[in-house]
Amino acid sequence: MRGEPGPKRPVTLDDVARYAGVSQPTASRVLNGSARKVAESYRQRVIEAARELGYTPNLPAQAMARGTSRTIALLVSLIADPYFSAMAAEIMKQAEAVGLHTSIAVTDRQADRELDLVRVLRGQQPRAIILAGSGYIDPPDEQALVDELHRYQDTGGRVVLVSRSDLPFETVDFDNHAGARQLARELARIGYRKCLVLGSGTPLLSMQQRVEGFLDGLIEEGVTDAADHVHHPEFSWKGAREFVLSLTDDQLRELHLVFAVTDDMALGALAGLRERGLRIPEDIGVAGFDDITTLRDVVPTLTTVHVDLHTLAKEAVHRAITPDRDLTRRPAPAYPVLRASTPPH
Amino acid sequence: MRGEPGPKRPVTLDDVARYAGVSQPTASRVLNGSARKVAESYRQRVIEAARELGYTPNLPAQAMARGTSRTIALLVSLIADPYFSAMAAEIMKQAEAVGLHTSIAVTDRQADRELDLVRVLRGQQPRAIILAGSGYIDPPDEQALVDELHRYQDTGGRVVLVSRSDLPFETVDFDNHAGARQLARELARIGYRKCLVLGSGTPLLSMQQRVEGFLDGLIEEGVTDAADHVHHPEFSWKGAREFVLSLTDDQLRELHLVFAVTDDMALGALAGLRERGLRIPEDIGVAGFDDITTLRDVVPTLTTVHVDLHTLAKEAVHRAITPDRDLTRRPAPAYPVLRASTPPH
DNA sequence: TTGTATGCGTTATCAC
DNA sequence: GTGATAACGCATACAA
Repeated sequence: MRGEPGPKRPVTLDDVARYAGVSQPTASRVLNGSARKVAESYRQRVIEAARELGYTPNLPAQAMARGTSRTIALLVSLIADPYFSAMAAEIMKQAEAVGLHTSIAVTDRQADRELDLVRVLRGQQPRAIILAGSGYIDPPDEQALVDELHRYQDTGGRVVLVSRSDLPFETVDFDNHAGARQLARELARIGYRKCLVLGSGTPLLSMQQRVEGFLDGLIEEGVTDAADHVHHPEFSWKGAREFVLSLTDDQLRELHLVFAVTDDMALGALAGLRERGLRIPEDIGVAGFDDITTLRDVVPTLTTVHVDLHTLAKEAVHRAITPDRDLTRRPAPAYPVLRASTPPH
Repeated sequence: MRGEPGPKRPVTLDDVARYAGVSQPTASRVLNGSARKVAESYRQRVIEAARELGYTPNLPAQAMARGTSRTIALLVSLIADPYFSAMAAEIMKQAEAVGLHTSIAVTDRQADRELDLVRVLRGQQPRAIILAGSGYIDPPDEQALVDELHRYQDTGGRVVLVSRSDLPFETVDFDNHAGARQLARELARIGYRKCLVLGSGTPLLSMQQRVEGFLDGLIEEGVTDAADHVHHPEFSWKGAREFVLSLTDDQLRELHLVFAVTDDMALGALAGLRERGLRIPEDIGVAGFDDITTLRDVVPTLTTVHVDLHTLAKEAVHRAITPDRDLTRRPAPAYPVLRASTPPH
């Protein structure tokens, strides 16, 4: 039989010290990395004792004693979304690389939840709070959120925004403009000139940059009426599909391509176009942005802009742990990847 | 200008109490849900003070004082995977519903990382540890992991396995056998009889159940040589694709269908089949398991077994917070969804 | 009902 | 180098 019925007390540093026959501070010094040195004989005894007893440091206690934890808090709008889950994975990996644990919370795009969560996360005493992705269902009480984050920052915490810049804090993002611009140029060069551009219904700077980058790219290639075909349906697969379905046959017929500011929307558009009887890519090309991995099985493979998540995550974590604010913006690379959905036109 | 240069001290309960002119325990009783009652006048003053000062409870301190936190720890093998991110999202949502915050860690399928992470998570003093998904790259030191989890359990923590049962702890899972069996029957009835079954190269009970369920279903429909076509390639998109590519033309030609134990593998197989020049579904049908949402854009839409994540997550969280072990297994529903990849044969 | 005193597990500041 | 001792912020048993 294992163990008594009632829950036992967890093994504490005190238990280890007693077992090893040293003082508790000494045990602390050997087990939880202090700068101070400890005699080798003691060191061995303590380590052995900890192993035998199955000691694990009580993190809340450490956090309280140290006044800071080895945790970073990550707030994402969605997690069951290939883009955000990839982002979260990469941020966690980078955090892990510098010895930080990650605590994730999900806002579900609800601004009030976001505020609540920031409050809770602040209570965790994390080293930093990273907010990734925005776009709300309900109108945000921005001032309250900013206040909350300022309080956190005032007590030594760091705030980093990823792929959003709607709040007055440090932000890291992809080079949305350049990526979209380059995509537009490459597409224009292979014959796509009449392009429908689908932006985001909710105003998001990153998405606006993608729209503008794409238009600039077209203009550089001599497309004069580029801006005539920009629309902002609801920011989702569904929104893009429905918008496409709302177009007339004549409008659809004259288009060479649909560019949407995310792969998700591009696929919504693609679904809508098919429902309208158009063949992709024979009748019309489709392009997106993000290069979501799980779309490798979509046929035709989707032309898109690949974003360097790794670099972005690294930069985000770097800023999260670097005390001095380095305000130089170094956007993470984003570059076009032409695939089967946009053969030469 | 906002704030002085140096980091300020966070607002504590003591600050609030002093500001409101009451004792610290009284403030505690008002703000952090005690059973005790507090005079309405005091209550108002405390709440107001907390609001004005921007007080947030220091969670580590609460955890230490209470001896337990309001956190549950979730350990998943991957997060940038549509299946696991959907699972994680659902578990977080259910945890949230009962007032628990979730801390996620990712093992990356490395057994040694899993052991380390369990140790760290244990240090967080979570209410429960949920382990979801298995399948290791390296051979696990199972005993060490079990010991670690037992220690945690002995101190009052709860351990719940989700969709895995390789360890001696409570487990919740889908009804893999029934789902696959039902799928096989429905497919057999519409003419699919020569079926290639792709199981998992790494031995996972859930996957084995899917294989067996599928075979049982075929047998019930009178397919006699069902078991002749079971193979276990590497447990991934890549593994499935490569296995299909390794078949001879003759072998491929006589097949009616490929069933893989996950959608991911099914799509790998589908990619491989196409590379071999087969049309889906005209030449051969394909079916998977999991019904991953992000595959809605795959053409043809994939026949699969839908799994009820919501129910599973609810059950997992329920077990994570319910002290008495209820050992009755109630697998979460899983039922076939026939789509375009398997028209009547 | 309210306040006082104590303890949670750890780190940090000091003497030794 | 090592060991007492005082924090850290909060909850609780107990006294008032």
